[in-house]
Amino acid sequence: MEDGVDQHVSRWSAFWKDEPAFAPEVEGALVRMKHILRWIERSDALAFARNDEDFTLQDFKTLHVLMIQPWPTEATPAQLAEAANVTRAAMTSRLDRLESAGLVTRTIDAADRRRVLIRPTPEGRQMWNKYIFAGIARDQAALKALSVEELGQLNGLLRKVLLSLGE
Amino acid sequence: MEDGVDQHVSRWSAFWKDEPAFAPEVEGALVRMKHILRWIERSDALAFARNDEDFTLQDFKTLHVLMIQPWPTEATPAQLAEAANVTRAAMTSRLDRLESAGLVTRTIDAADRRRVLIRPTPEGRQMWNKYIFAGIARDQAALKALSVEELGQLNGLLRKVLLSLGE
DNA sequence: GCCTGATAGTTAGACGCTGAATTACTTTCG
DNA sequence: CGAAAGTAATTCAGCGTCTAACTATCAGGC
Repeated sequence: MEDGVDQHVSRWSAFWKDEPAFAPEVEGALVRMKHILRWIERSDALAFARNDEDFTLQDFKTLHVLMIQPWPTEATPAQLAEAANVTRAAMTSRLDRLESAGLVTRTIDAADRRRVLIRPTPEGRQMWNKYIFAGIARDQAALKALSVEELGQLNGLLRKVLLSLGE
Repeated sequence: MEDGVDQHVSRWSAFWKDEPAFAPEVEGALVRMKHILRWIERSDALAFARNDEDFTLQDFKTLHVLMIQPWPTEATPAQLAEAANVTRAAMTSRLDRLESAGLVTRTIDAADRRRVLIRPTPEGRQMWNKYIFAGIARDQAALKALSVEELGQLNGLLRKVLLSLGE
């Protein structure tokens, strides 16, 4: 059984049939990953598009990277920026939103007064809980085609790749 | 051998040890895909950061989605927007850049005068050729840890997922 | 043959992100 | 100890993208 990426890749490798540098399997795998993540992104956006409160997908993502920090649940803006893959400048304004919504607090670190510690408020934890399960359900829906064994294989392969990138 | 995602996931599933809805293998796979694609994105950005001409990574991506269209190499702005995962409005301004740089042409479709056909100029094809090989090399570097056989397995699993999403 | 509704592309204004500069604090080392 | 270098967060200007109109064109029904 073929998917849309197969057609794309076979067309592309026909175009470059004399070009040994081209590896169809590499391009195929990467394009497929992009499509899967894009599908989830759209699914997430749809879920947050019609919620009555003023709580966006972006707000959730920011809160989420805070909530999944190692215990105790606190982090500096720089750590959150790295985890969310945005600059510190962007994280500053994201945190402004969450702070004024009463979902997180900013506290100056007594040990190093340059640093700011971000912590979720009870309201923040509650808000995260309200949305996280549906998000997990969407993630599982995306990969529902794979058995537990296949998920294990997939993680094995991806783990190998990540280790080689020396994160 | 463990990667950083293993720690993240095991911490997370300890937190939710009583929550059967949580599937660590699903979250692990998705987070790993995100990390791999993020690594490539950064690698690409770095490669385009220090090129003397006024040709950005974004310009390249736009040109790229045009070049990989089925023959003949032409497309409407809407098709390119879909392929590049941006809105049509964003594609309009991207194409403005490429057109004024002489890399693509806009032609009104005679059969349907609402439509505009985008085609690469010889200069556009040449520009694409100048950067595409290094891009492919970066993609291969990202997945260099996998053998040909493993790449086949990986594509098999991802294909299964994509087909279930009914692209 | 027109009116209605759909579709393609563009335009306008708001918003978020980036990169560079700024402020405040800490560490290093002569 | 005190100057210089380094680090953390924030602010600001510039710019790309998004949503929501708007214009032009096509297709269908009476």
